[in-house]
Amino acid sequence: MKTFDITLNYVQDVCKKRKVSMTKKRQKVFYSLIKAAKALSAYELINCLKTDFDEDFAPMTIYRILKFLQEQMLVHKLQSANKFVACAQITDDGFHKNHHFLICSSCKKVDEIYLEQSIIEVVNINIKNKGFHISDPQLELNGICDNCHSTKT
Amino acid sequence: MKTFDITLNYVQDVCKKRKVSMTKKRQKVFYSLIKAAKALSAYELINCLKTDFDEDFAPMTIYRILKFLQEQMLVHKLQSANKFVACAQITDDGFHKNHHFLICSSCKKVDEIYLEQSIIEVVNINIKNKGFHISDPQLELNGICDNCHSTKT
DNA sequence: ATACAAATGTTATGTTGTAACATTATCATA
DNA sequence: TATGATAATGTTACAACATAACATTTGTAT
Repeated sequence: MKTFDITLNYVQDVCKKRKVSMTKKRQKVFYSLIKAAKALSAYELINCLKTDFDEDFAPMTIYRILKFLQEQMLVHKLQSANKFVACAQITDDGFHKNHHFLICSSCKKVDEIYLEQSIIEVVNINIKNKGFHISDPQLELNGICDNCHSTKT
Repeated sequence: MKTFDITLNYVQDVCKKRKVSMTKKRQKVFYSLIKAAKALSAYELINCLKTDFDEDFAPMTIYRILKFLQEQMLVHKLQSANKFVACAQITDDGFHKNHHFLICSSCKKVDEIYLEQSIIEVVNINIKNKGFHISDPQLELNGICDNCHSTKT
């Protein structure tokens, strides 16, 4: 557990500030998700944990820990893929908004992006006319990343 | 099978034009989905079909028929909810784009909307800068509908 | 020490979705 | 009208995703 020590230490601090406990298990789950560097299903994550720590996590445990990590904005769930990714931008206050996801349907890479509020506003204005109040504008957009696009010639 | 006769007849014609077959089973699945007037999971749809027609549909059958209906743009899948909805606006050519969904997280009602191309373009430009090419720009926006919003006081 | 809350363990089951192969219906044409 | 090709559906079995309900352990404040 070397490479991400800085991130993990930082997250420890953040959790301390928030008065929530970053337990050993939660650390491990978070670590494996960062290490994977892509979106993983709960069960894929279980396999990673087995590899990384030679430790068996029950599905229930994983889902509970993922729930905690989501609440702490350390992990996001891709609803469309039933997969989980480590948050790309962990901040002290943590509760930044407007995070959206670009998902490459070829290589499955996930990019987390932050659209400007102004863009969201434009969509919002259009939507209010329809009698809707947007609460959680997490967009998950499927496409092709430049890399896959160019290698296809 | 009375209320939606007009829609169903129209869909028959559309399918004939497209030289694809709208079989009895496909009609029934489509009918039950229209009747439900909301997004249904495949298994919820199986229950509706049992109620509406006293007929058992195997999961495999449902998924195959839903795939067909999606290809014909008669049904959309809400990726974020793993549910299916009848298309709100069936047209002759059928292949209108820019359909997006507003999903009320309280009452689960789904509104299908058509954002103007210009709005999509703004989002698209932002995304191209990130090195992504969007292929399926279906937005699924979670929020609260006016009705639920006002009854909550 | 002890009592309470938070976290995790365990078992069982519910829900969503598909692979692989078998059978039946449809329809053009020899 | 037989026949053969294609489309549609049936069937079995299972993979993958997720949670309910209850038991036990751990952490922490007093």
